[in-house]
Amino acid sequence: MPRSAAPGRVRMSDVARAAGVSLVTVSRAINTPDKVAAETLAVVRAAVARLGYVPNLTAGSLATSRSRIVAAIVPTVSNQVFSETVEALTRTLAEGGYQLLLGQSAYRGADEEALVEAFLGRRVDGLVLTGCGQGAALRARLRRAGVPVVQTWDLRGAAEGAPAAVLDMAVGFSNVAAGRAAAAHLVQRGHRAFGFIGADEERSRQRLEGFRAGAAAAGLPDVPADLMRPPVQVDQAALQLAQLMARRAGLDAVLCSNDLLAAGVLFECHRRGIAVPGKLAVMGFGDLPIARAAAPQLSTVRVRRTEMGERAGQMLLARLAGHDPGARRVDIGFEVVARQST
Amino acid sequence: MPRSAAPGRVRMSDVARAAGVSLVTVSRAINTPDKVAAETLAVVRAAVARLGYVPNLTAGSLATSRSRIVAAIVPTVSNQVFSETVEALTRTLAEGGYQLLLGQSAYRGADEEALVEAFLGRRVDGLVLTGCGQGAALRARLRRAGVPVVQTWDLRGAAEGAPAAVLDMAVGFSNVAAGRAAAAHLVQRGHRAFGFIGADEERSRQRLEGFRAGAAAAGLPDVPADLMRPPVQVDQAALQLAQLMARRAGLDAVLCSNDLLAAGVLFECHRRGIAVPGKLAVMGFGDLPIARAAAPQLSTVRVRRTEMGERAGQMLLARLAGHDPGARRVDIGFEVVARQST
DNA sequence: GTGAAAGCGCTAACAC
DNA sequence: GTGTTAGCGCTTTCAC
Repeated sequence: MPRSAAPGRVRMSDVARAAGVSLVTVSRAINTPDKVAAETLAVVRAAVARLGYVPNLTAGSLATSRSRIVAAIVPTVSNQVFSETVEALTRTLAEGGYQLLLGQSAYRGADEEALVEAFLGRRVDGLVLTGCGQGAALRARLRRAGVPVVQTWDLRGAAEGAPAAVLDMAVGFSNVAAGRAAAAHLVQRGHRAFGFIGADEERSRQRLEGFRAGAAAAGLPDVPADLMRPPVQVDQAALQLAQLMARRAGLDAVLCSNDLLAAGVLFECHRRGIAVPGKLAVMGFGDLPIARAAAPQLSTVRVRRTEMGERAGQMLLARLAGHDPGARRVDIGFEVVARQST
Repeated sequence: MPRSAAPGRVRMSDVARAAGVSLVTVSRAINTPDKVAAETLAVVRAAVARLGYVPNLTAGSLATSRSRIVAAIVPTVSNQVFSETVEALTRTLAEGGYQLLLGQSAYRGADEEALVEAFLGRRVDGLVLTGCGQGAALRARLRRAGVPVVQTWDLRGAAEGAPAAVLDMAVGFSNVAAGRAAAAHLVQRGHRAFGFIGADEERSRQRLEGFRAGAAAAGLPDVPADLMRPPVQVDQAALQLAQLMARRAGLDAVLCSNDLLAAGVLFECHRRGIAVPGKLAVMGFGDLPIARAAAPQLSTVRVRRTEMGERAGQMLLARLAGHDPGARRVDIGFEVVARQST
């Protein structure tokens, strides 16, 4: 004999008894009210209100095998870059009646796999992944689970040349192309001696790769960079700048892999009396609000973080509703924003 | 006859059959391995691995009426101030085997109530609330549900004078006292004409209240402030500063209700050639990494956001494990950090 | 140490 | 429109 129910918890059968109808009728009154007579509906609703009944969604999930929960895994939500995407995703899903289970990988593949496993155990209806999906085992696992998956913030692996690599759906942009565009912008503004400040993390590395390619294309081969171990904090910017200047005499432009870091570099320049952009150009990445608030205003690469979260949510909602989500691979692009700091 | 199980989904009974044991034994092998013979355990584990079995936690939750899910509601996760608390909370809960369901109230009480209702329907094992819990209906609802609740970021309602107001547990600090301390710091540094920049939101208002009280105590009665409608972005700082300076001739100190805003003010001062702190003192709130990266380094009020998330998580975990969570009301305090900007 | 039986609270089929 | 029946996949007594 199982343990007794939680004290005071009212069940659907209690409502049924109170309303003088059967349990199914209550279920229908709640889920498909138009299939219930208006009068019955009123009686049931009154009983629900009177007893303070709250449907047990866990039981519903078990019966329907749909949890109405989507899980998202990001490296860390304390990085504004991801938190805005999560914000938009959570909001979009909530509007569609879904809730978000949050997981943080701390940039570690193993943590991510463990989280995926735990989320699959919860029978989440969908998954949003940022910063992984590269491990073959994980990919196979996800495919086997048959759960809709959206990858964000990265289109690598979803490149035209490698269609097999797109797990299921993806919304993002090419970090490599963005890095290259940043280099082109700096070249066009007349800078010649580049440096890069960023974290030692996949997307940052890709930006550096593109940045170097862009520099090389302009005949500027060496671009020093000391990637920092994530998570990176703004206050590491000063040190990084110093190292870069030591390594590269005549450094005249720095690309930071996010705007906050760039703001830190800007402050450091004020402190050391380095004219920006006169003596050193500083370019950010992301176009966070701080970019236009900075002095001088930061040139940067705009990434539509919020749109990324919304699109990811919409693709998932469409798929879960049985609709066609449209394209499975959405390149939301990026945009070089030329302001004062370059 | 109900629908067939999801294709390919392997159930516990499948594992049992494959291992040649009963279903209960598999359950025990997974949940209480020490109650199973070593040999049996090995056989079961092999079967689990071979079939790629993942326990269905939804079914487990229904049977045990414990979901191992905790829900958190914050105004928005895209505010770094909250995202760090959420980061720590998620991490702490994950270490204890719990997962976090995230909700965003967008600073709206109605949204918050709706979320609470939805989360209670999911039979979450605990709730972490930030920025509400003030509505009587909501409080009654939560009390009736009998779910452990931790309020964060605010100890109001948990004040010594009003013990009834502390819903269940709380970890935070007094925003009023913090505002007063900021005023005291500015007074002590010799500033006399204060202004305040912040959002029109409960905690910000409390800081302003304390700030004004502190100013008044020093004989500085008027402290202009134009609270902005949340969510507030850094790039609104410049405009706010201009308005403040227009309203208050001789303004010589500004308290911003977060560091990012203060960084925006700092940049604006650079832009307009206002010497900081010579001409204008700028004080932040929070002690985000940007505070020490800024030039001049920002004086601020340090709030241990990460610790707040960890403590909230620990209190919940302790309670859920049936242990004594210790104090139900934890004041983690704050600390005025005097740096260069004041 | 292992198994059989009885639910957890709900929804999906199928009658009536 | 409404009710009856049979599960969803697991955990928990209680025997053996």
